[in-house]
Amino acid sequence: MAENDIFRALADPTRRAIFEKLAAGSMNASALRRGMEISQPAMSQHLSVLRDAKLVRQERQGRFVNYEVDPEGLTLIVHWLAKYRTFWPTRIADLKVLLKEIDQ
Amino acid sequence: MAENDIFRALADPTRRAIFEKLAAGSMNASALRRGMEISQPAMSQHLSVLRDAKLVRQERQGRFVNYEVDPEGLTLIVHWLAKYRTFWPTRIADLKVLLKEIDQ
DNA sequence: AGGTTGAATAAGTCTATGCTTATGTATTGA
DNA sequence: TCAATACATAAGCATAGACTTATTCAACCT
Repeated sequence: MAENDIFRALADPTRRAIFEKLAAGSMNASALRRGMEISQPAMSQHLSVLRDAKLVRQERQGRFVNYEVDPEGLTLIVHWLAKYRTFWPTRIADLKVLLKEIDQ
Repeated sequence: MAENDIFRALADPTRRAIFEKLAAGSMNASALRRGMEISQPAMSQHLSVLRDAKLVRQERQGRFVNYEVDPEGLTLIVHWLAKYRTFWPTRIADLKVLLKEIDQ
């Protein structure tokens, strides 16, 4: 199930860190490892999980494989969240308010 | 970390099912079990994880403990998601569009 | 072709986690 | 006060998952 893949993927702090790094800018697997104390196979495995969850997507560029955020995964979360919007505090029930809040 | 608790809590399909059930209406632990083929201790443990993640909250009512959705957890996810809104497809970048979409 | 580099896969290990059974704790009511 | 009911906790087990080392695959370069 897609939901399952997504939440399981995000359940790991290392994977969230990888995702966050990619959100700041696409890069290849080696670049992602810099400053992260993680082995090459571990990174590869994490990227595989994120890819299955549609949180990232890849594109081979010669010897390198470039990774970037895949909007599809985020969309799935947005939809999951929207199901429960009746429980959102009124302060953020209108996302425009939230976005303004975040922008500051 | 709060984010960690939330995503780990939601990584389990049984817990998401429990959460969804509570979103449809508050109820006590026994009521939650109905139709769910889950032991009493397992339910209690799941509820404990959801509570730690601030996804549900409880209130003792005599012998029963009533559970309900805690908006705080959802708010945390909304904020997490908002960080990556630049990647949302333009179709749902404005939540008003999304909510209309979901309402139908 | 052969060596080098970037990345994926295989196989094994160790820990986290979701379950179980058993027991403990609260609250109610006879 | 004692039994029954609702729930929580303890302890143990079995599987999932995050790592490791070793190897393979793929693209580049000389």
